[in-house]
Amino acid sequence: MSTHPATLSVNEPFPPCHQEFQVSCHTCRLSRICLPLAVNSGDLARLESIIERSRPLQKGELLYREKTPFQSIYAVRSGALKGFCGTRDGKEQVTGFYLPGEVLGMDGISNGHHASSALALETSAICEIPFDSLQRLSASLPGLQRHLFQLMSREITEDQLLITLLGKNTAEERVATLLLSISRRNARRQLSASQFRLPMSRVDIGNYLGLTVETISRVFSRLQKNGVLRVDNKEIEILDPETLQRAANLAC
Amino acid sequence: MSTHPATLSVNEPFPPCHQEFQVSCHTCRLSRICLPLAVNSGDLARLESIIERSRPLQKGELLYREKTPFQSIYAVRSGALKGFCGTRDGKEQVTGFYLPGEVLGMDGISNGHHASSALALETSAICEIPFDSLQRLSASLPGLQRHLFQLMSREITEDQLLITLLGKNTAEERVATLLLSISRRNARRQLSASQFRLPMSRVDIGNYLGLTVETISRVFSRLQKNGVLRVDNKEIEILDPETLQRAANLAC
DNA sequence: CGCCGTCTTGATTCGCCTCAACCAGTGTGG
DNA sequence: CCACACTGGTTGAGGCGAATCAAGACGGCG
Repeated sequence: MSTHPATLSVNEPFPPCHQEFQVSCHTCRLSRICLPLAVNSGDLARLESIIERSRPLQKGELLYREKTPFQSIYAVRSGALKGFCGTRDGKEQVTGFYLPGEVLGMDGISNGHHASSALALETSAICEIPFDSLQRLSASLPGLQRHLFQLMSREITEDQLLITLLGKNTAEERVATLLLSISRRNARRQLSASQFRLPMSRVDIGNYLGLTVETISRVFSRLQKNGVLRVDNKEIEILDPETLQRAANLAC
Repeated sequence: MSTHPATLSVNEPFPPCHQEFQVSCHTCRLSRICLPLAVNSGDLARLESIIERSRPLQKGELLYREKTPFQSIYAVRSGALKGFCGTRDGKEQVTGFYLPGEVLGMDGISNGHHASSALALETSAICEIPFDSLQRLSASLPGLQRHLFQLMSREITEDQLLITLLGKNTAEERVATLLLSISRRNARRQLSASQFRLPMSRVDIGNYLGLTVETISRVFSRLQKNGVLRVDNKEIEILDPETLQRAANLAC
């Protein structure tokens, strides 16, 4: 089934509502990097009252689908997802990867339906935040409103970074940049910045970076041969961060 | 100096404050596609009271510069701007073009300083909207808050479109898509969708699309030879919209 | 006029894609 | 239990599209 250590045991096809799902924002390890950042403890209860936590998504399940009505934005509690949109000619473009503590779904706000789809790359626990309620709440909580603006603005700047990456950088620079991005996001969650497991396939990486699988594979091999990385399938160890940093040559 | 017909005569190096600058949102042709969209007439006065209109920007002047403190977002009243950010190796990446009725500067919200620079491609009139005031105001005007969210969300979806374009499409597809985008945005402003003047140089187009000047030039020539376009320097006429549409093959 | 920036066009080069083969791990059914 | 298919990853050979390099055309302007 899933190759990763399942901390949440969901073996039934249609699991009953386990109480494990009912985690609170107060106790959530990710509360500092997720939504509640700018909200004080009193207000947190109000925010929490509108958040819904359903059963975890299994690997391969869709969180939402492109062109369907937009209702909520989502915060990743555990696992990993990819965002992608279909192109006219049947292919797809991966627009982002979402790790624990990150928020997705905000591209659906503008016109009432999702502009992209989101799919679980591994078993993932998700907080659903109905946007109507969030909007109403944020009108009375200036800190929350500000945080939402910041969250969306960050998404914009990150997209611009990716645009630069795709427009200007070589295959090696793109791969290096992605690895460093994941490394940094892991560090933010108190995980190892030098050793981690990629949640996504080579295909997804290539798709995200505008490259083919073969190119991704070749770059990994080259970086390994040069002693920059140790690659064992999805298991990555960054041996020489400085060289990787230089290889990334990142912009913005 | 400027190669384009200057409709606003500002010949002095430091022009005094002309009353032409004091246009109101009520009389602005662009009010439907700019900010006030979701605001009723009574509230419009409150919004307008925080908007500042300074002297027009001359071609080549910066509206704001990357890494400087973020204060305001801006709406284009006339003219055109490009947004861009510098890459580590001294080059730059154009991240967008901004035409009348469009809003820019929102990438600075997330961390208090601009993530990109903005430069006038021709003489441009700009409305400056201090973000602090806007934020306070939007807390009491739900329609305005909603509109701001939508505006930022649209920026995200448009960035994702560009990402797809850069990741998956050929030179010809990219150029065609840009032309159609400008055409559509002109139509929104009641201008001709088939005949217009590009405000930006070939260099800027190439930079934006992740291509070189030479490639842009070649694509224009090819499209002209095939009878899809008539190109006369920056003057463009779309002769065969259907073929251009097919050439664009756009995604998302 | 001659200079300069922008644009165009041609010849060559190079990075990545395409196509193809192969391998390892995993699941499946006889 | 093994044969088999299948998925995901790696590696190699060759081709193509866009970059690079180089030269020239055009237009504005001192």
